[in-house]
Amino acid sequence: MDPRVYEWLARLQKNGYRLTESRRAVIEILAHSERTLNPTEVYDLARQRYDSLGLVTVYRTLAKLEELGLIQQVHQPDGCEAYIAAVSGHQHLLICKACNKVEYFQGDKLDGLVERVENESGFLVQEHWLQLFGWCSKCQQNGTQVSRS
Amino acid sequence: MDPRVYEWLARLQKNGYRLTESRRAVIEILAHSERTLNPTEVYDLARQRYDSLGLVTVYRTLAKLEELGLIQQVHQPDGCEAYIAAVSGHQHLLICKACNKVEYFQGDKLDGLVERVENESGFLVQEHWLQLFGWCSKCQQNGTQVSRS
DNA sequence: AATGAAAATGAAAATCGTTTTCATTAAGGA
DNA sequence: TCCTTAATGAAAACGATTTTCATTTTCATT
Repeated sequence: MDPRVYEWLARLQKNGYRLTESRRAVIEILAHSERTLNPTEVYDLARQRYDSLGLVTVYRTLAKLEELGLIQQVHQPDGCEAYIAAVSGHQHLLICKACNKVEYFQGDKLDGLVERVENESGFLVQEHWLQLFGWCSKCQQNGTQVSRS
Repeated sequence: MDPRVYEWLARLQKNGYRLTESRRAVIEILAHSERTLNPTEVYDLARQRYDSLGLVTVYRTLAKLEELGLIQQVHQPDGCEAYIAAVSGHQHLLICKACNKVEYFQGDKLDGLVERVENESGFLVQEHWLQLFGWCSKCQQNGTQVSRS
């Protein structure tokens, strides 16, 4: 089993939450997924493993996993309800517009820019978002231009 | 009257849409606003000028203005349903977390970064989002920490 | 100015995603 | 194994957005 699944289950337990079949099913989907998944997609996929899972429980589990910092919400031009496994450290997202595959990257040097904008605007900047959108190598080959269901 | 209001009305007309009191009211609010407004906020403000305006018409007008590129949706950590007047050229957003005031800025040099990420990932990058979040000078003074209603 | 066709409107109803309620089930410490 | 309490799923409620539809308004044509 993906060690990440163990890790997440342990984190749940450590925080006083119980381990249940529903949560296991949701975690196995999210911990493995390379692409963003919205609540309905998680529900459909997780139900293949545990068919009495309810959509309500998916919502509740997503909230807990996000609270624990194990997953994060992903904002995209066509919707902001999808999630992906989080990584540690400040990283940025690269997202495929066809299949919603996500890769993280780091290495922006925005300090100078932020300082300049702060001076020019009088704002105090607290955080920033940097996201790249495009097509992953597989979707470039396929010529796919699929959009989220 | 704000010349921008004229401009937007002209753009509507040029595209075969009719000029109506409802649209005028919505446009006057959005063309003037320095901060992001969600549909309900637009509705409340525009009704002060034209009180028989319906919320449905606000939604329909927002869709048209966005289609014409006159306004753009703004994605924020706490919601993605707000709009702000668009500007021409590729600009980035600086947003106040307290009052939702928006300023545009430009001048990121991401070309090198994008190229590096493309090489490392095999992605073909098409667009990017760069947004800064913080507090505008007024809200810093007030010590306000208001959130969207 | 008057006319008429078509677009636009607002109210009500429908829809969709998400949250709450609640009776039942299941986890896990005793 | 028992018992407390968290967690669950089904149904109902909810809020935001969209659709439907009869009526009103715009505006090109007279």
